[in-house]
Amino acid sequence: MSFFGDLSSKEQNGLRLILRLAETFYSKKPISLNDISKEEGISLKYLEQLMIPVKQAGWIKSQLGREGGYLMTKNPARISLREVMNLLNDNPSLVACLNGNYVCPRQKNCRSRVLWLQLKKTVDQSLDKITLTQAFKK
Amino acid sequence: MSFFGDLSSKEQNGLRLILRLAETFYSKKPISLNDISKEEGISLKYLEQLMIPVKQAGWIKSQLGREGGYLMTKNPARISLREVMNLLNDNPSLVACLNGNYVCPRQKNCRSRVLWLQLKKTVDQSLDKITLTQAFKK
DNA sequence: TAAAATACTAGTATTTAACTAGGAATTATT
DNA sequence: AATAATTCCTAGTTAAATACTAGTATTTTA
Repeated sequence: MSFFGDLSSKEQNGLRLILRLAETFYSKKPISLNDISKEEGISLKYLEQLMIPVKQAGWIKSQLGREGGYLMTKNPARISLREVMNLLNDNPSLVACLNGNYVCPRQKNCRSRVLWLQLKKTVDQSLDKITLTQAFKK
Repeated sequence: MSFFGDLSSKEQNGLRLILRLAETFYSKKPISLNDISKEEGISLKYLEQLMIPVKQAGWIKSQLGREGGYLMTKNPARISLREVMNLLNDNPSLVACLNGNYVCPRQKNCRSRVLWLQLKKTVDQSLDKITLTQAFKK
């Protein structure tokens, strides 16, 4: 995983899935993964995998059994692209030295780190401004 | 490669290499990969690989033979982090549908694409603002 | 002529991502 | 009560990309 290449399939399909779930917040009609699978052309088994972190985020309510499915309970206007990406990538730190746990020996005077810090800051700010609702405006 | 995970080794070491080369713009003293290898703890052979795109970018002049090395000829103040990342990742398009060559069947009414477009725009703007000189300010 | 460098072309090994498989538990419909 | 449609859980497998190494030729200075 890296920062400026192409998006991974997980990120692309993950957002697709989450956007489809976001519709249920407005419609109040739950949707099953089977239906999403048909609509979006992604295999059911793979969708199940993608759902794991989404469920953990607590943004949705699930209904077991026949006629079951998922319903988004969090307002998409309050879900930013930053949250989505962090979720799908399991809270990455960009580079290890920006994470509290690890201290790099060259950290005191590291030119790269100066740039990574600025990068993370500005990109995070950009991402915070983009929310899921913006996908629903015509 | 993806957009919001951790940076790849190529991106991290590539920037490290480029920043070391940037020093030669100010000092006017060429540096060999062997020296960078020792300074930064990256194998010579790997540095040679990382150099390939950097050479292609035309930012440096190379001096063959003994006492040879590389000298950056482009002002680091005019090299943005966007250019560096695009270089190291071979001009990625973020998602295929943002590239002119490919047309996705769902493109007409694709909610994901709306967000990717906004994302690319704002992130690119952020990156353009960060230049290599910023790593040299105390 | 020897040493120190870049240049070029391959190859391998490791890791990560992408995806599949099977079955258990739950619940509405018939 | 039986069936079908669903989520849930734990693995396993395949494919692709990344990370890195190897060998050798060429150039140039001391």
